[in-house]
This record gives sequence, structure tokens and C-alpha cells, in this order.
Amino acid sequence: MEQVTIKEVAKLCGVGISTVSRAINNHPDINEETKKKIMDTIKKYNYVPNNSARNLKRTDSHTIAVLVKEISNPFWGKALEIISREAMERNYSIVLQNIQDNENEVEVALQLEKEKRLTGIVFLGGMFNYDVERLRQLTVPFVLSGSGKELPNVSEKCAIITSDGEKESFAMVDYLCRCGHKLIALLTTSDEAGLGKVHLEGYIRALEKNGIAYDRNLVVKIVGNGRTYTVENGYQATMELLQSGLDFTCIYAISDTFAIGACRAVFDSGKRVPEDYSIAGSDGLDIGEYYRPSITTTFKHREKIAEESIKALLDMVEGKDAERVRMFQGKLVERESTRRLEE
Amino acid sequence: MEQVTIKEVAKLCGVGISTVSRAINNHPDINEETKKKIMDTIKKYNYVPNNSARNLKRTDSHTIAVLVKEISNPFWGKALEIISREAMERNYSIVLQNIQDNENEVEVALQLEKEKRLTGIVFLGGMFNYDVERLRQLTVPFVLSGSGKELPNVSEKCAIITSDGEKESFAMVDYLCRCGHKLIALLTTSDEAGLGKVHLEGYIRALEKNGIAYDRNLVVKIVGNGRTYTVENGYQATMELLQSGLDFTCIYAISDTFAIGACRAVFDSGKRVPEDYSIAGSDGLDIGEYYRPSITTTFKHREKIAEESIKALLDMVEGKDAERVRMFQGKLVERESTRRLEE
DNA sequence: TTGTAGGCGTTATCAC
DNA sequence: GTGATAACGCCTACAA
Repeated sequence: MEQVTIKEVAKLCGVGISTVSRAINNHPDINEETKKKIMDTIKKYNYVPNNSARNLKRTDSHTIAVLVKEISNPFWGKALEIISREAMERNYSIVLQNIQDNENEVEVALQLEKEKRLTGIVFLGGMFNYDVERLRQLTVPFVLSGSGKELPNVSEKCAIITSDGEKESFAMVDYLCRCGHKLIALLTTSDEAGLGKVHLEGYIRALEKNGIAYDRNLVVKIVGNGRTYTVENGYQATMELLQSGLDFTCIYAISDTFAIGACRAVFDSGKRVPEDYSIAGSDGLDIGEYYRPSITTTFKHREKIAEESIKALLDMVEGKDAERVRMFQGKLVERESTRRLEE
Repeated sequence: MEQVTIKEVAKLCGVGISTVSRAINNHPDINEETKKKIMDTIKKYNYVPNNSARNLKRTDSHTIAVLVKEISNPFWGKALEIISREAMERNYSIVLQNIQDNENEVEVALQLEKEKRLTGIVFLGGMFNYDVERLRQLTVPFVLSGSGKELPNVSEKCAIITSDGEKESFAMVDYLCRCGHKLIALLTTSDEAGLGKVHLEGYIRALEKNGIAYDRNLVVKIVGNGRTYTVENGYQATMELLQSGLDFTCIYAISDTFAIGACRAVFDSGKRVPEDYSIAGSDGLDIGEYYRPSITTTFKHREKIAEESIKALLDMVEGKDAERVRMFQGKLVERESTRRLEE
């Protein structure tokens, strides 16, 4: 039950501590035979190096922190898997950290960086109103991965890999306008800087382009209490909208979960999708494809984004040249939940 | 940019290192004034204690590891939130660790325990064929939280807080039988010990009780490649089932995600739910309530389970008496996706 | 109430 | 190729 230490391994093998250390860390100047003997006893006695002690010395824990805004959001599932796998393959370990919607991820990161000896940080899905001053105080490389429009150019230790939320929002709303919709409600979030803001901007720009007046009554800002992007929130918001007596023919929801909730609200009100209301989402969650009606959405290349994010980070960490700013544009997928309005 | 250490804080304040340490750790025997002065400079210089060094001394990092089987499964969202919150409140920090379906969580835990100086471990959703021998080698308290039937009684450092998967499965299949279904297909997973097995047992027991012969052709074992509990997997499996030419009137899927995929497969085959096929799920995911048709399911009390799990763990850690074995029974929720067969 | 010193388990820098 | 030994930053007797 006692913890085996490097000292004991050394004693057991009749060698010095540093020799064991060399064996563990694959140093070149060590006799193959002694190395083998050492590795054998290590296995036999089930010795695992104490990471705390290692980190204390090393000044680099080989650990990547991944800060995820609302980890319970199904949007992240695949991305997390990709990032973990890639990190493991390149021999880094991952610390996952959930960021609640009232937390500031940069502050959390600053803490974390000091507490552990982080090698790098991935911000998954943060807001884009980062406090640049604070961000600069991070000493390790980091990557901002998510959706945005304006990109804070922080430093050469920072990569920005995103989906262009504003353009995507514009494209979708423009598409809906071209389908003949003139009264398009927006289901968005209440943040003043994150996804909600970006989507709102794209929405307004598309309306302008199509010569449609912006009616702020048609914009519903969902306030999450802990979890924001839930189906239930979309349902509630849509119910209120339907009961408000406002006129509209179409709902654009900034997440597929909202869109699904919206669909159900429409059904529960005795109406149909898309016959009575067209409903479009955003994200490209699996579930949107299997819902009935399947959800017209913007498919975000989040696997690609995850891959590029971790790659950019590790490249920065390892001093390789990395493409540090990339913006992907999601793909509009027409499905069953929207329709062209007959004239 | 330099890391501030306790030494420098001490120098800055003109006191000894141990005084600073006392201030940080809320020791009683310290002058209030000096403490205040120290805390001020700490804040001013943005000092954060190095956790590695602390852990090296402490032998207790105040850290709880949460090992989650397939973290991308939406099933865990709320549970993770609850566990994190509760842990924070009681002043522990959380290390999240994803367990892929080909990984053995006990082995990961053993590693982790040595690497970090864990205070406790939560296994979220593991299999119930844990290697008890290995489990016993864990030196810190831990809690097995998930679904199961047989419970390995390991030690007094172990709590087991679960949902009774076998009984739940039995109850659902029994219910379906009582609705008049005699040919019930089962969508389950291929594991020989986890959820899949437990549900299969309940399924068989219910068939027996209702005098229905067990036909193994009606059991589809889904094999995940990385992620298992996806809507897509449910869709594929059901498509195969439908094209097999086998006769059945009902599908029992061991997760709501499977059930939703199954529904879509039925629709895409030009059939209806529940008119042509009744489909039941399990878990009680939010989405099942909003799907159309809404999914008949077993609502598992996962928030309760999460609460009790972290509570039991922390109580064990702090030496309080804790109820160490609890089994919750999920609640059968009748919804739109199943129907009573007319005679 | 406070300061000094030793040690936690490693790694890295030396000598040998 | 190998073995002492000094850090790494913190906590805790023990002494003052």
C-alpha cells in the first residue's frame, strides 16, 4: 500500500537514483541492460512517478488545460474527443475544466496556469470580449477556439481558430429572406459579447440587405440559469413568442437545441413546421438530422476546428511554425424544418 | 512575468516564510494584523501557491477525480454540473477525465491516484464488472455511480450509488408486454458487463414472466467506435433490423438516443411511430420529451444520484458517517412513442 | 506569535 | 555510464 518512490526502486536495483531517472525519461546515456533491469522492477513494484514532484522540478507539466464553456452542451462532444486523442498521441495529458456561464474563463485560466504548470490552454467556446490585458498575462501558448467575428490579436503565443458566427448568421437569415420570409424571429442568448451578439449582428445585417425593417420585439434573448443551450429554453422562449400575439412566419434559433425546442412549442400550440412556421437552427448537431422534421441548420466544422486548434497549440508549444489564425465558415444545410413561402 | 513564490511574499512583508504559510492556510495562531498585511501583498503581487509543491508535502491535494465513461454522452451534463458545484462548495477541486469505451477506468484511476494526490474518485457510469482486486488497490475513498445490478462490495472506502438498470429494464419490457407486444426487439450495447448486459437480463426476465420466448435474433448489440450512445448508432441498428425481414411490433432501446435514431429509421422506412412500431427508450434525456413523438422512457434520477454520490464521497473523505450503498429506481414515463396493441 | 530548518519525490548538474 | 547532491516551492516540527 506504501507508495513506491524512485529511491526504493534505486535501492532495489542496486543503482543510483539518477540512473533510475534516466531510465524513466529515456535518456540516451544509459546502459541498455541496467535500463532493462530498472524497467522490470518498476513494472514489478508498480512504481508510478509522482507528478507533483516532477512538475515542481520541470516547470512544465506536459499538461494542456481545456476550458469548456458549458461542458454539458452536446456541441462539444466530438471536439473534446478529438482534442483528447490528439493530445495523448503527442504525449500530453489533458485537464478538463468546465466554465459556467457566470465565470470568466480568462481568470480561471490565470489561476490554473499558476496552480498547475500548464503547457498550454485551449479555450473552447468562449466569448469574444476577452479582456486582452488579462489575456496577455498568460505566459503559456493558448488557442481561442469557437465562434466569433472580431478577433483580438493578442500575441504570438495565441492562436485563433473559429467559426465565423456573424457570416453564418447572415447567410442563414439571408437564405430565409430569399425564401420569402419577412417576419423572422430570432432566438438568441442574452450575452453582450459572445455567440448571441455575433448572431444578432449577422441577423440585422441580413435584414438590412433584404430591405426588411429590424423589429426588436422579434428578438428573444434567452437567459440561462446555469445551462443555457437547452432544448427547454428554446421551448419556453418560443411559447412566449407564440403567445405574445406577434406576427412572424419564421424562427431563426442560434442553436439546434433551441430550434428543436421551438419546433415542439409550435406543435404543442397546434401548428405545424414548416407549414405554419419555418424554423432554422445552427450548429449542425447530430440530433437535428434525426429530428422530425429534420432541422435546417448551419453545419459548423467543429471537428476540423478542434483538430486545427490542438494542432496549432501543440505546434506553438513545440516551437514549430503554426498557422495561428484560421476562420472556418459553416455550411448551410437545407432540411425539412424550413420552407419557401408561396407568394 | 516571474512566478511569485512564498519566499518573495515573505521578504516583501518582512516576515518569515512560515508566517506567510500560516496566513494562507488559515492557521489560528497568527497576528491578525500581520495576516492582513500578508494577504494584501499576496493580492497585490497576484501570488498563487504552487499546487505541485503543496501536493508534494500534503499527501492530499484536495482534488476529486471524476472519471466519466464517454463524456460526450449528453446523459452526464447535469450530473457533472452538480458534482462540480458541490465539490467547489466544499472546497475541493475537480479533475475531469474522459474514459473511452476501450479503456479500463480502474486502471486509469490507479494511475491517476499515484500521479496526482487524489482525495477521492467518482466513477461515473462505469461497467459493473470491475476487477475487485484492482479496485481494492485504490487507497482513497471512491464511489461507483451509475447503473447496475450486482454490486461488488469492496471495502468501507467505497460507496455505491446507482440506478437499478436491471429492474428498470424489466419494468419497461414488462410494461410493453402488458401493452400487448409479443415481439419486442432490443437495441442494446455489446458489452458483456455494463449497461448492455444489465438491460439484457431485465429484458429476458420480463419476457419469461410474460411467457414469451426469447428470440436472440431480436437483440441487436450496438458496437461503438469511440462513441457508443449516439443517435446515429440507433438509426443504423434499426435500419438493419427493419431490413432483416424479422417480425416485431416494438423496440426497446437502452438509451433515449438510440430510441430517437430508431424512430427516424422507422419514419425513413415509410412507417409510423407508434402506429406501426412502438419505441421505448431509457434514461430520460430532455430531448426525449421534445422529440416527436415524445419518447416513452425510464427517467433515471441522475441528479439525485449525482448529489448523493458526491455527498457520500466527501463524507467518507471527511470521516463522517455516510450511507454507502443506495440504489434508485428510475420512473417509467409513458409518452407518445408507444401504444397499446389492439387485440 | 514568529522564524529556522528539514524534507516531500523528482530532475539536472556536476564530478567520477 | 553512473552516482552524489542541490534545487524546485511549500508545509511543519521545533526552537525562540
